[in-house]
Amino acid sequence: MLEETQKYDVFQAIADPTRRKLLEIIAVEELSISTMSSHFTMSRTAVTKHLHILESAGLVNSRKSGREKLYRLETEPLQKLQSWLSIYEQYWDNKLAKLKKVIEDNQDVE
Amino acid sequence: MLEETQKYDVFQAIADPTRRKLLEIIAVEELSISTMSSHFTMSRTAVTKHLHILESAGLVNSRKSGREKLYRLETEPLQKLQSWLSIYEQYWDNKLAKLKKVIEDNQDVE
DNA sequence: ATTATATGTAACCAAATGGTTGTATGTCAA
DNA sequence: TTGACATACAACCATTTGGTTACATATAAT
Repeated sequence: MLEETQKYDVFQAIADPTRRKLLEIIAVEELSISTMSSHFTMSRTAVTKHLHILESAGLVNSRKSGREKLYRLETEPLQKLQSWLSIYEQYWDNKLAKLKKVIEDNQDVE
Repeated sequence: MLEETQKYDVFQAIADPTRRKLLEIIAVEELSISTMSSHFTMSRTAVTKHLHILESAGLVNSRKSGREKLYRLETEPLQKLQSWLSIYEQYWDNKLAKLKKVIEDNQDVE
């Protein structure tokens, strides 16, 4: 089987405000393209393109239901983003951040 | 005084891999443009443009030192990114994330 | 069967992005 | 003061991005 070429990464995907809003509204519940489009002034086609980019970055999944295509949030890339960010936590002097780090370093402890 | 128009936000700024690498090398120590350029194959001018974008997003600060311009990391926008991300933590079932959330909700407790 | 709804996709476009080269200016060292 | 180094900036360019309209197809409802 050929690997799906992941054209977009999470960093590019969240760079656009429309796509961030899409993630926001999709996080709450599975939504169809039309329903999502109603939240924007731009065309449905434009929203579809944004969804394809989010999908390429692994941030959303979709399934067909009748004539609708329902999208839902996929959090794995966001978790990766979080771990990228966590490297920089040491650069702001924040007791909370350090405490988190301690927790992370011991996350095998149930 | 006129407000500096912040043309770029942190999301756009970190979307580019070159700019992420710049943040990475600058995080460790204050560096000049030439020194940073030596880490890339692209021209110094290109690196300068990336630095301007990072600066516009508030991710770096600079100061002149003789003929050099030294840049250093500014973490505030990354902290904002973290708080944006934290909203999504509830969507991955992760005991650690929930623990962190508890800590955050009680961060006034010294 | 016909119509309305939901989506897919191609073709097109303007503006933004990420790079280049060339030239000018400021500073340090010999 | 002359040359080398560090940066600034303008002009230019190809590609990508984010949008559009138009048309085709699939499913649901009457």
